Amino acid sequence: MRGAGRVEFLDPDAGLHLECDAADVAREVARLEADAAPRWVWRDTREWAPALLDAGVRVARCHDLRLCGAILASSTATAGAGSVVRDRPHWLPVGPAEAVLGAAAAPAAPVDRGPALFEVDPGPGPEQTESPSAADLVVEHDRQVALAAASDRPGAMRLLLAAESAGALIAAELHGAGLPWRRSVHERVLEEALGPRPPVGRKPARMDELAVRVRRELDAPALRLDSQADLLRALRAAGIGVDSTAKWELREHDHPAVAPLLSYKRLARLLTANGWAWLDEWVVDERFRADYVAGGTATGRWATSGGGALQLPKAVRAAVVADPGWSLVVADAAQLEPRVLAALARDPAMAAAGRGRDMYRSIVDAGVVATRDEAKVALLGAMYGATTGDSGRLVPQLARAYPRAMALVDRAARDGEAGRQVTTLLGRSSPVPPRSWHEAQAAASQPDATAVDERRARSSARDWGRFTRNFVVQGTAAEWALCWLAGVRTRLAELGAGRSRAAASGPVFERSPHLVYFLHDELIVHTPSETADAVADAVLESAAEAGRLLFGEAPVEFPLDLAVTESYASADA
DNA sequence: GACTGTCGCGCC
DNA sequence: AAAGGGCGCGACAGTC
Repeated sequence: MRGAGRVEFLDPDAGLHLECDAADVAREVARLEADAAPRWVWRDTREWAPALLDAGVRVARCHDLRLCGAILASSTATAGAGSVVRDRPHWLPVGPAEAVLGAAAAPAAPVDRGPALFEVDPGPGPEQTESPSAADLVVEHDRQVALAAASDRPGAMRLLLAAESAGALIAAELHGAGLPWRRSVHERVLEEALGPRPPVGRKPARMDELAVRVRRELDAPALRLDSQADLLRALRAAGIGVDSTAKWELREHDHPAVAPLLSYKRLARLLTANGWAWLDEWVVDERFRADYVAGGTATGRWATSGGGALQLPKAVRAAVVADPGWSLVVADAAQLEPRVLAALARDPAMAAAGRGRDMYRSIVDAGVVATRDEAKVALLGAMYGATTGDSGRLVPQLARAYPRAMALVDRAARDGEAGRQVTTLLGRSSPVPPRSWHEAQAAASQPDATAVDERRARSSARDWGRFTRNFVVQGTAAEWALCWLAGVRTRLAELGAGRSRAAASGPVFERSPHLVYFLHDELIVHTPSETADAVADAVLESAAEAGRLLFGEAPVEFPLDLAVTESYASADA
């Protein structure tokens, strides 16, 4: 697995210590999984899970020291943990979210790079530091367990660490399984929108036709539509008073060039983001294998690197089709974040609205706002910190009806504006603002501060406040989703147990239902069709369980939109 | 030629 | 319709 030599696996709780030759790891892990159901403790799931999966071995449980160490290190919930050592060992790399935000937290941050919200300092990759010994792993695991136990809410923190670790396993498994992707369907979508695949260096026919029309309407025969700067100049020369080439601005103008230009931009986006080149690069053997990055963002949402799995446009989802004899179970949590807010704030009026299937409709029925659209915009505005436009105008109405919910997000915003951390339900904390942020605040409080200094400081304080306002809701929603996902994984393993024993020597994902996609509040299971109903039940049960794990019997429901289908495209509500 | 910053836009 | 949170990515433009 990792070259030659001895490797070590641990389950300190079970007193289990596996030491064997590298070549035997997969077999030994498989044996112990069957016999002892261990919780493996390792530095980084990314070091082990891919090769184990390649060898046909799935691990039921693990503790990922890297991800859990990152949560514990920055959590306000462990701030009062007394004598427990808070320093992580040098062999434990920072998590991906910290790699982005780490420079902000590090006292020795490099020079100020300007007013960016985040500063970048890529941490070491999984293989760049020396491997820890078994004794190192035991010491670090003990430290993390002690820190969790000494935290403000030990049960919540233990749940978060377990969910985060399960997420790391699932991320590896999603990559291993791949999303079923029908190349022929994708190609048909592209040809219908763009025309036949053009030779290298040529634009698709539909884009050429639209470009001709735009140039004619703008009276700019040599215009390159792909250059924002040239395009903006040409638009203004034609009397279209836009400040950018963004489509929401263009839509406001009633000029014959606008319609073909918007069409051109839509096609250009499809071509560059998910065109033939994407298909060639990312779809192999009818599978799209994204690189998921568990714990990849500050709020605990995942990130992906490569392939753009977080932004698969609706137009190409038709290519996600189950294998013959198999089905997709597609599920997403409806209106997850507003429901999380209601439960988190224990706001009785908002929780009442969160009891029905359509929370926005319930808000209208309660007489808070006039239309469902207004309810949606107002609620999103409350969570994101909108101050202007329709959204900003509607927020005060919401605040009168749901004072406790509003107080929760307002408090989070004030904390952020003051430079304080905020923390999710289970204990994940926001990063501290970057050094440049603190410097901007300090500059504004100097006696010789200029109006520009003060404006800049106020603006960056509010920016950070919007981030922390959203953090508690988005981060807690991510915790719900992780618990949901982990529950689904466990239940699928039970469903597939009989099948996979029958196929013990075959590929891991060949015969039993398995997760193939996850996106914030949405998941897809690929399953033999005869098991689809049982999978659907498992997905629903897991959602109910996630609600109970986070909020006990709080009176908020987390309904799913769920479909058993052959194609992702037909699952859209 | 390699790198970085910005824009624009897709997703939640 | 508007432009408030979180992302990734490709294209362009400017810089070295």
